[in-house]
Amino acid sequence: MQPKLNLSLRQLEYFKTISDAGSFRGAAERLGVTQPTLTAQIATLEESLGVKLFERTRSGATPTVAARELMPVCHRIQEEVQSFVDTAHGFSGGVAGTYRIGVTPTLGPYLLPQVLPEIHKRFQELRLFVREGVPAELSQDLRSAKHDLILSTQPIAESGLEVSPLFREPLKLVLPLDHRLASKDVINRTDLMGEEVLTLDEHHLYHRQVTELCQTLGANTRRDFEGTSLDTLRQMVVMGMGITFLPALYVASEIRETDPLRVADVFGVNMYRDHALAWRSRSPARPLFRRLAQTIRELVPNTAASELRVLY
Amino acid sequence: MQPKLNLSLRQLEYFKTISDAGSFRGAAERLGVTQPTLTAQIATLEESLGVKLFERTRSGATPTVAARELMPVCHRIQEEVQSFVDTAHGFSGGVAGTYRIGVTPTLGPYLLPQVLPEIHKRFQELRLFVREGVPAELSQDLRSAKHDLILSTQPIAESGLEVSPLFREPLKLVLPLDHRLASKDVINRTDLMGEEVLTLDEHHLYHRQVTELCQTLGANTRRDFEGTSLDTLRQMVVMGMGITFLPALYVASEIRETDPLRVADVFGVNMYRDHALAWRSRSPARPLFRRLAQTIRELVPNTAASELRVLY
DNA sequence: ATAGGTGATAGATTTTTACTATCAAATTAT
DNA sequence: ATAATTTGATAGTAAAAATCTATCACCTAT
Repeated sequence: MQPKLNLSLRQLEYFKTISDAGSFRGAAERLGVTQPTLTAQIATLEESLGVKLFERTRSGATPTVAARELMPVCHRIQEEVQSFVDTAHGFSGGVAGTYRIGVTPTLGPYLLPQVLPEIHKRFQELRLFVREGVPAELSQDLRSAKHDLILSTQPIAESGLEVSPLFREPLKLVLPLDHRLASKDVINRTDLMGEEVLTLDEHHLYHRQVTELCQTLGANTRRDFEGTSLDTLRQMVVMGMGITFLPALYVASEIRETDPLRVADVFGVNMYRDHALAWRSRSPARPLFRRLAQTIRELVPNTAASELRVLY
Repeated sequence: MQPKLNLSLRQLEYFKTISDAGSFRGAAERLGVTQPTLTAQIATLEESLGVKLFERTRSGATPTVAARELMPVCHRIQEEVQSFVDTAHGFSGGVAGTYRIGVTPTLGPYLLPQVLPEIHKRFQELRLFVREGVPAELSQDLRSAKHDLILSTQPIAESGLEVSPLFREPLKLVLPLDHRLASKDVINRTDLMGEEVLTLDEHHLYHRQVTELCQTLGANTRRDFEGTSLDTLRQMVVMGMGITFLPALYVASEIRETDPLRVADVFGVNMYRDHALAWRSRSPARPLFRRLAQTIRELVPNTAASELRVLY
């Protein structure tokens, strides 16, 4: 089954040059081919199109009316092909293009605004199209090529992916000011036993992380009230519905000193989560993504949340 | 010396179909070629462009960022090529197109308005770009392909041209009303001996035709005053500067009954000129031009100048 | 373990493009 | 008038490119 595109770009180049030169022999010399090549190729093109393109005389070749009207189209084809080649060459540094990055809602909005300006400065041809999703979704969408890379929270199943650790982010205890522990200078893990802890709804990985932490601490997660975002959690704490844990980047970004909240560390227990950048292990943009991960690791110590620890 | 257009339209078709199908094998089936053909051709294209176009996985092939950005350009190329082919096919009836017709100033403006409406009705795809020039110029420009055909006055040198006779146009004697011959019922050739006849300037063929006629009649051509157009000649006759001969088509078209002029035939002498359509004998549009000439011959008896005689 | 599905690889075959040599025709120069 | 020159066309050969056949490598599902 042959295609209907029954002409070649080479033939179009011959067509144009003969028209410019006014003779087959003149064009042959310009193109560095022999004159019978042009005779044969133009004859083939004329046969394919069903029209004569040149009037042949002893003194050369004159374009027909048809040829004259086709010439602007020929030029446009050549321009588009050149554009195709030029666009492709713009990608040869491996940076240019719009990459689709999936981010978690508990991390992306609080990290990216702090690192994107510097990333843009270092990778000027790089464009990022940011989309949010919970970690399980992000991994799946990365595997099915809906995302080119993801910024997500560990653990990330590594099969078929390359996972580049970025940094460790502590979780902060957040209490209303009228809570019995709010005025305590130092809060120990034992102080949290029996406390009602608010968390996000079940499909968030954050829910599982807080739930496991509570089991370690002997605290209870409230199941009757669950937040839909970190902001919602914060509002619920302000309203006295319980306490919660919030990520350090969120705290640094969204909680003011004037908020009626106490933000504290808990001694005797390690509370944190680790973040990573991940992409498909066969992605041709792998080198770029590795450099991007390294850049983020370099920039993390300069963020508002000063306790972040870079992972190697 | 090889060209810089180092890709083929076939490769672009493969590129697009693999992207659409999501796999090399699926695309191969659609295109009716084998999968290794696609592997080889895409590899060649990727090498030529210097970028990876597809990420190959076990479950198929995914376009890279580069490929995604190149796809609209690819579509545009294909559209332009299709436009090239479609435009060419529009010429296969041999009629379509803009043809450059050269006409003499003493004939073209007075004949074409009368025949063009019917010509357009019969050849709807035909466009005529009309340019004026004196016969010697017209023939030269036809030979050098500046015109595609000419409407001119015989004699036309036939070498390298095909000349199709159209019709014979009488010349009319034109006198001011106060001329001694104006009230004469019948004007004989002998009546014109010694008369001062106005004509066009020398580079017009018309000048030579009138000059030869005057020699036959024993009349004199005025050399001190020469018109630049037939309209100028008419004005000069009205002003009493002499008499002149004007073509029948001009008379029918431009002279009113209210003009202070006598228009007459001269007995005893044949005064006329013959017109023809001419084109290069190797022009691919020859069949069209022959039909056009025949059409004009059919239309001529219906013009305002009723004494025109069709030539075969 | 086998079966099924993907793209890659190697060698053979087919098709297309281009070259070499020459011819035919027309024009120009002598 | 003849000879020389210049043009595109033609025929056969050579080289390059496209495509096919057969198989392999790898992974997932049964």
